[in-house]
Amino acid sequence: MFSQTVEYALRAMVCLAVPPPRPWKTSDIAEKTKVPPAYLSKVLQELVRAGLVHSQRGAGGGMTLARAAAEITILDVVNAVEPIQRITTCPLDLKSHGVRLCPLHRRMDNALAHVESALRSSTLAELLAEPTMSTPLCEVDDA
Amino acid sequence: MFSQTVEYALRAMVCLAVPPPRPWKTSDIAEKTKVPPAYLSKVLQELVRAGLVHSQRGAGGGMTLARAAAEITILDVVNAVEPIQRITTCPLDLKSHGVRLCPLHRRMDNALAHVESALRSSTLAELLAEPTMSTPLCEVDDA
DNA sequence: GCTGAATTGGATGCTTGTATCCAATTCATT
DNA sequence: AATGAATTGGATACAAGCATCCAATTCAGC
Repeated sequence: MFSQTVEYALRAMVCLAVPPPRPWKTSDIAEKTKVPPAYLSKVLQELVRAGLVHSQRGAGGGMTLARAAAEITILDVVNAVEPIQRITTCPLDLKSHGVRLCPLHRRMDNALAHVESALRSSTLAELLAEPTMSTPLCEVDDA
Repeated sequence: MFSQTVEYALRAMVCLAVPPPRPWKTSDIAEKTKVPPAYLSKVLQELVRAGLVHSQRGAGGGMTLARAAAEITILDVVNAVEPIQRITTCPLDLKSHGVRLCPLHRRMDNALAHVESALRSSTLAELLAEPTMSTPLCEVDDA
């Protein structure tokens, strides 16, 4: 349902959301999130192009969030790498029912709408702030 | 979000749900649903293997629903060709939090749970019975 | 300005999803 | 039993997702 790339992107964003003294190096994020380093660099490039992440080249450079963690929702991240395609028009090119969806596609789109709203309701900041036994980021107990 | 194959499978199932005098031929379903005939035959094979469709070879043969349309949910069809993978355990292999999901994956799985329940709440029969201006099956006005 | 650190982009390879075609098989009908 | 109708399965092809590697670029700090 959600692609591997989406999973990687989310892990990376959560990782970036915990404020580091310096920008995160791609290799450090890869280690923390257990994402293949070479591939992660491609995913991060997508997030940069989407305007969610800021990158700084050169020594002392790395990756930082482009916006505050409280201003970035899970949906933002998902849409950056694999946009959720709502069904706005009949997938068959039937002119007979113009903008109205048939019962089948109305239900499919309804399911997509639920996903959107569920993913939009949480920001990165909330994920970290949430009180839980499990570690905030999906990581081991020690820093 | 939903693959092309899922879309094709759903169209085919809705088509099969409208009771024909004789079994549906694959080529007829393909025409009705505007699905590439050669590929549709592969999708139908999956639905047969999943136990949702019954196939009969030879003259006068074709495809029929294996169960009543009222006993087949949209979720059944989706799961037959592209099973919805719930997140039951942390995608990272972190032993530190065993069965408990971190806040991120709890939310992702929650979204998946919503999709499941939305797709489970409608049967093929309901799709056809629903009063609507659009034609029941996503098709043109005339039979 | 040099050097090392870090991202960027291109090239490549493997696997899966999408799609097509055809020979083989099965079965109703004659 | 012979014929034609229909599914089945195998082989093939192309695009996209996933993943890796390396040269090129950019920049901080000396």
